[in-house]
Amino acid sequence: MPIESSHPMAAKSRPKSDAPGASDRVSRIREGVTAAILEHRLLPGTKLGEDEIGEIYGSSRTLVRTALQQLAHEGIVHIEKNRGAFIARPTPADAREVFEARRLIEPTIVDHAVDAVSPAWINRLQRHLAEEREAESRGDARASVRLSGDFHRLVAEMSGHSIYLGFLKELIARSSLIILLYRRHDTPACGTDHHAGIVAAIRKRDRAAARAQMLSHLNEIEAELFLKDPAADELRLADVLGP
Amino acid sequence: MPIESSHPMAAKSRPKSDAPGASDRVSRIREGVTAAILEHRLLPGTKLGEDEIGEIYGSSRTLVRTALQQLAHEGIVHIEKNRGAFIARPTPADAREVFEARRLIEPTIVDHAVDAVSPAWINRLQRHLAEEREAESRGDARASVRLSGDFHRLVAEMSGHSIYLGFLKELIARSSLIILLYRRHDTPACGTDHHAGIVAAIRKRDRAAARAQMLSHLNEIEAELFLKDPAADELRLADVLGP
DNA sequence: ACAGGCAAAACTTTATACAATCCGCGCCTG
DNA sequence: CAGGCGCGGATTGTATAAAGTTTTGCCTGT
Repeated sequence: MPIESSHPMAAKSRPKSDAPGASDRVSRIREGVTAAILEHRLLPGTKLGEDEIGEIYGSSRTLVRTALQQLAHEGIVHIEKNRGAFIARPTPADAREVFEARRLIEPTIVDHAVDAVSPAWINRLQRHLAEEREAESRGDARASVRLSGDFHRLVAEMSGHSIYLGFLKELIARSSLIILLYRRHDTPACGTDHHAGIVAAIRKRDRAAARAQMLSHLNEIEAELFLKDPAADELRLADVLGP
Repeated sequence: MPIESSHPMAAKSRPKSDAPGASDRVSRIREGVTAAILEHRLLPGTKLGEDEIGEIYGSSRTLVRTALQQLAHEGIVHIEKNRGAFIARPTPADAREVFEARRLIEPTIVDHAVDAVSPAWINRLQRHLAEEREAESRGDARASVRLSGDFHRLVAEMSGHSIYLGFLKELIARSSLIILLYRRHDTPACGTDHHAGIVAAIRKRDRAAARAQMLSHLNEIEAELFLKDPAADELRLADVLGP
């Protein structure tokens, strides 16, 4: 949706209207909720009452509803008819699909990123790596998780491919939920080092290396997951509370 | 009347996100407009007034608005603040991105389709081919265009990969607009034969052939396009009306 | 005491009313 | 006569109210 392709017909005094960072109120709500999900502050299954959110952001339910519907379209919020909106709860099957899609798209994205390499972009990427390391050393888990996703988004922006960027934003948000649900507890902090390696490959304009490192990075993230049986979701309550 | 036929396999425990066949009224509006776009009955740039559509479907502006926002998220409708909703007008750059994305995703989709091959699916695909041929021989251009897109959607459904399906639905709708805008006038009817070849390869479980045929099919479609320079859009008026 | 059903409350869904914004047209001015 | 200014009509953005549905708590009957 966030295609900001300039429409030739009315190219007048309006630079861009619905950019992702548009300061209208529905965007503020959407980005607020998205950030909370990306930082693992909202757990899957959490009810998102319209009144509740409207109170927080000082807006009427109309705007909240619009934002929730957009998030539902992105797959990170689940709307049940006459029941309300909830943070989505991806199944293991969903998780496999998401990571397969990422393995398909992201190597292509880094390919384009290599084409677009420039001192300014390298600078931007390295500043981001520094931010990641800083959050890591500070022990700020929330910032770490968010920045880790932001890295991938940044590479997608660098590629200049707005469709891939839109797709990837969706996949990243869902990945965040998946990791929260299915991550093994014993795993170490996930690969800032990988990110640095990818940046190095991009800077050297080494397509093959960049693709390979991105791919192995994604594989490693997925390997840290424990995707239990889909049916377990329904049974879990009986399983946990049973004898 | 839109397709909405029964999916051979999954119809049981999948009340997932936004079911395309949901019979609520906003879906009816969304699918009505989408169908009109896919059949080239609505031209890019057409204004979609809220009252106007509400009148047609007998619904209040609230529901129309919801539908339009969903379509905007899919990239086939463009909403300008305080101005209204219009059918999107993809730029040549957008067109290139769309087809690049399709070249990336669709070969993978046919790969999955080969895995899911079954008599029921082969039957479904061949019935579709028959429908396409029938529309073609009947000279029904609108049905031809719609069915051509439906073929790709059908293969994506067959793959069982819901994320790819969602992405592809977006790409197909945008492709329809792109073809409408940039197709060369001298081109013949686009490849029912290609579709038949793809189905044959799927039936034979020949992954390599299926991928290759899908790829060349997409290349051929894009080759039939004339993607003029973005800047030319502004100049064209002076060019056409000049000496 | 427990099961079943009834009723009220809370919530979402839909519709309508109000406010803000923009475009076009006419008028006025230089 | 050209160009700018302002008002009116129309359309969208936002809020609020009415309607429908699901949940839940209570109450009664056995």
